[in-house]
Amino acid sequence: MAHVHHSHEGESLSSAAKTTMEKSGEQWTQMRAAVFEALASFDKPASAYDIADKVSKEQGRRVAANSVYRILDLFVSANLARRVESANAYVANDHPDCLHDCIFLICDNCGQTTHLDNDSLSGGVRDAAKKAGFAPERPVIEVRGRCGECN
Amino acid sequence: MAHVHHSHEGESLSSAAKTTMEKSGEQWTQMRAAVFEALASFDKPASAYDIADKVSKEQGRRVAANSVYRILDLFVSANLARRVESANAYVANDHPDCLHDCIFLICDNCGQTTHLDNDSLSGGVRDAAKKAGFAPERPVIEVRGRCGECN
DNA sequence: CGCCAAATGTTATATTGTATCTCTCGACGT
DNA sequence: ACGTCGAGAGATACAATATAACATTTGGCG
Repeated sequence: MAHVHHSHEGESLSSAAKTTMEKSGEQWTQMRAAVFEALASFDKPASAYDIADKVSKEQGRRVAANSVYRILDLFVSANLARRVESANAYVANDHPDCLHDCIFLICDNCGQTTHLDNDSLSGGVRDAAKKAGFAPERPVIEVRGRCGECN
Repeated sequence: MAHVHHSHEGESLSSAAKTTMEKSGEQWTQMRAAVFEALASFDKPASAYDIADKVSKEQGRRVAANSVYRILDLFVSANLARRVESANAYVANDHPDCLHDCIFLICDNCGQTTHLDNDSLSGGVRDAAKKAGFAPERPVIEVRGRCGECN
């Protein structure tokens, strides 16, 4: 059912990200680190432009969205980040080493987004697609609604 | 499991749409009919701009996207159309009278999109959200992948 | 050093989505 | 007939999201 993740004791999200990238033969540049830090610093899904603004401020120079998109795409394909389709935004992935079809719960009031992994649900979605003669690559399972705080 | 819809024998999609709108106290104007026809004429999800272009051509005059958006929003709230979040596009809903959380299978190669209803799956997604203390309003369940024709 | 490829910068443009104000038209009361 | 009111639609501007094309920088490596 629900998957239990071990925590990265003491190891920062960012250094785990670095490790993951390097294991897959990609460089961990200043820019990539800055984008990752910015992404991870948001407490809700961030758009590429949010991230570009944040990195721009931190570095005191203009960083174009374009560059951020490139890096976000890279992160998504390395499983360091996920795209929240219904919000046109991205979140950092705590567990780049665990592959899951994940489920996002996005509060329509405050924007807070929580992340579930439930392989039996996502497996059910994949199976339903297969039964319809469709080859599933990437399930998108998100729920819009109200979080606990916003009722 | 899978829900079986009765067909609207002979009754066109558009006249069913008209009926639905009128039952909910909304007008069925020329413009709304034109937008619905255009939407229904696409064999894959259509963006608001696709529809604006199509209606513009049909009517030999410029129809602005914002008018189309207004009408699409109305259609979505009346369940005459659905938004495909991962494609920023819309599809007509064959069965405005049946409420379902629906599942879209979107081919990344050809764009063809098929529509499943599976209340046990969507119910499972809603339940998982509730267990996490979240009040689900609108599940978004879509699967990107390859359709039967594209393998 | 000189070369090459990857990464990033720069600029422009495409696509998607909203906001605001105006105009038209029909329903309704006088 | 006249005025008025509101829903629908038009027009325009703009904001937000995303991609394309080309130039420049950087770092590894012979």
